[in-house]
Amino acid sequence: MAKRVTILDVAADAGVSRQTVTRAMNGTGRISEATKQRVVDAAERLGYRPSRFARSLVTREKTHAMGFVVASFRNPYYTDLAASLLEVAADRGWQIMIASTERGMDQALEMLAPQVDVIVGHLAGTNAHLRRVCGGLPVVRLESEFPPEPGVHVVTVDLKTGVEEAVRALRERGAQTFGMVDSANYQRHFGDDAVSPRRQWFEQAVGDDLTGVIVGDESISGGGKAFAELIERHPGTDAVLMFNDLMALGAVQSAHHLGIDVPRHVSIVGVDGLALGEAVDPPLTSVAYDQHEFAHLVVDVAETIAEADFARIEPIQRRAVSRVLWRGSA
Amino acid sequence: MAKRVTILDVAADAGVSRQTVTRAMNGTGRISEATKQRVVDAAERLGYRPSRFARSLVTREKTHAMGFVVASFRNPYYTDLAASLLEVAADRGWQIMIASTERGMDQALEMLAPQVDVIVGHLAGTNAHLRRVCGGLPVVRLESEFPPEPGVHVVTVDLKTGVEEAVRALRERGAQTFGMVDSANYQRHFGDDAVSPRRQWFEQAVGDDLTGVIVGDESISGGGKAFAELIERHPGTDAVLMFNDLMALGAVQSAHHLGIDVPRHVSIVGVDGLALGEAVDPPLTSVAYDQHEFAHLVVDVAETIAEADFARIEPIQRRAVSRVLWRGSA
DNA sequence: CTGTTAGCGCATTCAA
DNA sequence: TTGAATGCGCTAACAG
Repeated sequence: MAKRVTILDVAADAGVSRQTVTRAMNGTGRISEATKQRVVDAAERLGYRPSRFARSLVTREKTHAMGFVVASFRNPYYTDLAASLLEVAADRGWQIMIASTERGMDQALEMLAPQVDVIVGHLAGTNAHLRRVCGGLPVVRLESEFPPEPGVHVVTVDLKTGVEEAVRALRERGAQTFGMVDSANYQRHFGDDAVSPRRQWFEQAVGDDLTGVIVGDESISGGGKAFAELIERHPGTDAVLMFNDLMALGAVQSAHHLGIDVPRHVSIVGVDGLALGEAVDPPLTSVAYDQHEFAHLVVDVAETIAEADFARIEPIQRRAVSRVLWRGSA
Repeated sequence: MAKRVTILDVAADAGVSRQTVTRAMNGTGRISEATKQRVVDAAERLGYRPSRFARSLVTREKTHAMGFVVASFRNPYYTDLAASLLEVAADRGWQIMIASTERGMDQALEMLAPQVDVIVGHLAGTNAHLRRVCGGLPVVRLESEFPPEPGVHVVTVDLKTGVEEAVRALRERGAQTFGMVDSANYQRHFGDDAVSPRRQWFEQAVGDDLTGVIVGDESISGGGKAFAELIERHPGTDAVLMFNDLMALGAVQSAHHLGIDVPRHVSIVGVDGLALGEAVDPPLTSVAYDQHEFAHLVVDVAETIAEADFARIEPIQRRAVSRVLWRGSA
C-alpha cells in the first residue's frame, strides 16, 4: 500500500511551501497564476488528494452530518421520508449518511457513529442501550413511545387527531360500521395482549360501531390477506382503517379481486400519506402527516443540538400534525 | 457558542493525563477499574464527545465512505438501487453518504466531496467538468455513455442483450407488431434528432415489424399518456416496450382504463426490473438488471480505487448483464 | 505574493 | 498502571 501523498510531497515537488499549496488548491486569494499552475500540475501528477479529516479537523467544518437509520430502503415509507429529509437537510446545510438495520441495528449504529454528529431514526431498544451503542452521540428517536431524556430526543407524529378526523368524516359520508387491520409487529414486540396506539385511537373513535379487528403482516400482501379475512368475517363493514399505506395498498388490490367496489361498498383509509398511494386505482385516502414538516422538525432538533455544540442539553420533543388526505379510496 | 470539550478537559477534571482518558474511553486494556470509572464519569458530566475528525486523522480509518448522488428519492429506480447499494456496501465495510441533485448537481457534489473518498452516481456533464467540481476525487459514473478516463470510472448495464431477448421471446409468443414509448429526456438533452440507445436496440431488433414510437415524460402519468397515444395511432400494435418501469406502470394503468387486456391484447414490457412492478395487476414484465450484481460492481470499482490508496490508476469499466424478468404483463 | 509558526484533537509510540 | 513526547495532514495567523 503506497504511502499517502501529502501536501508536503506536492510542496517539495513544486518547490514551494505547503501554505502555497493550500492556497493553490483552495483558490484562496493571493497567489500568482504561474505558481498556482505549477502546484496544480504537481498535485495532478502525484495524484494528491487533501485529507478530508485533516481539513475538517482544522476548519471545524460548518456543515454537520446526520446519520439516518432506516429499517429498509425496500419500504416506501422510509424512502419517502428519506427523500424529504434529504431535501430539507440539504437546504439547511446538513449532510445525510444512511444505514439500514437489515444486517442488525447495532452494527449499523456502530458503523455510523464515528462518522456523524447525531443519529436519527426509527430505533428499537431502550434509551440506555442506544446511548451505549452510539457512544455518547446525541440520538433523535422517530415515532418512539419512549419519553425523551438527556441525550435522547424525540420527534413523533400526532396520528390520533388524524384518525379521529377520518372516523368523523367517514360517518358524515354515511359510514356506520368500522373495521380495522392492525399490524402484527406490535404484538410480536409487546405480547399478544398488547394493543397498538393506532388501534386504541381507532376503537375509541368508533365506539360501538366496531365490527372487528384483524392482525396482518406489515406488507402489501399481508394487508391484502388481512383485509379479505376482515370482510369475510364481518361482511357488513363499510369502512376500514388499514394500519399503514403499504397494507392499504394490498387491501385495495384484494378488494379488486373480491369484486368489492372501493369506495362505494367499502371505504379504505391508510396511514402515512405515501406518494405511492397515488399510483393505484382508486388512489389511496390516508391519514397523512406532512413529511416536509416532519423533516423540518428533525433538522430543527439536530440544529438545536449543534448550536449547543453537541453538549448535554435539555431533551427535546417535537410533534408533527396529521390530517386526512382525501383521494379516491374513501 | 461554548468551547468544545476536549480530551484535555476531561483529563484535567478527572485528574489524569489525556492518554488515560483515551484508554478509559476506548477500553484499550491496561487501566484500573477505579480510574476508568472516574474518567467515564467526568466525560459524562462534561458531555465529552471525541472528535471524529481527529480520531480518523490519527487512526487512518479503515472504513471508507462513498458519496452516492441520485436525481431524486421520489423515483423508485433510485431508491431500489440505493437499497441494494446500501446492503452490499455495508457488507463490504463502506459507508454511504447520499445527496440528491434536485437542488442542482454541482451543489450536491460540492457538499458531498469533502466528506467522502469517492463519488458515485448517474452524473450529467462532461468528465472534465465532473473532475473539476469533485476536486480531484475519483468518480464512478453509472449508466454513462462517456468513456472512462483517468479518475473517472464507469459502471453500466448491458440492456441491449435484454431488449433483444425480450423481442425474440415476444415473437415466439406470437407478437407480430411492435411499438415503443421512448423518454423525452433524451431528446431534451441531445436534440430532437437524437435517438436513445434503448430505442436503437429495439428498432434494430424488431426491424420492419415496428408500428411506431411515441415519446413521453419519464413518469407514471407520462408513460400512461404516451401509451394511449401509441395505441390510438397504431391500433394493431400487440407488443410495447416502455422506456422504463415507471412509464410501464402508467401504461398498465392506461390499458386498464382503455379496456385493453394485458397481456392478451397487448404485451407490455418495462425496463429496470423494479420491485414496484410486482405491486400492480398484472405484475410487470421487465428487462431487468441484477441490482445486487450492479451494486457489487460499483463497490468492486470503489474497492480497487481504495486499494490504490486513491491515487491515479487506470480507468475501470464494468458492465452488468440484463435479462427479461417474466411476470404477468407480457 | 510567499514562507514560517502554531496549533486543531486524538492515538501511538516510548519511558517511568 | 500511568505519563510524556510525537505526529497524523491540514489551514489560520502572522510574518516577510
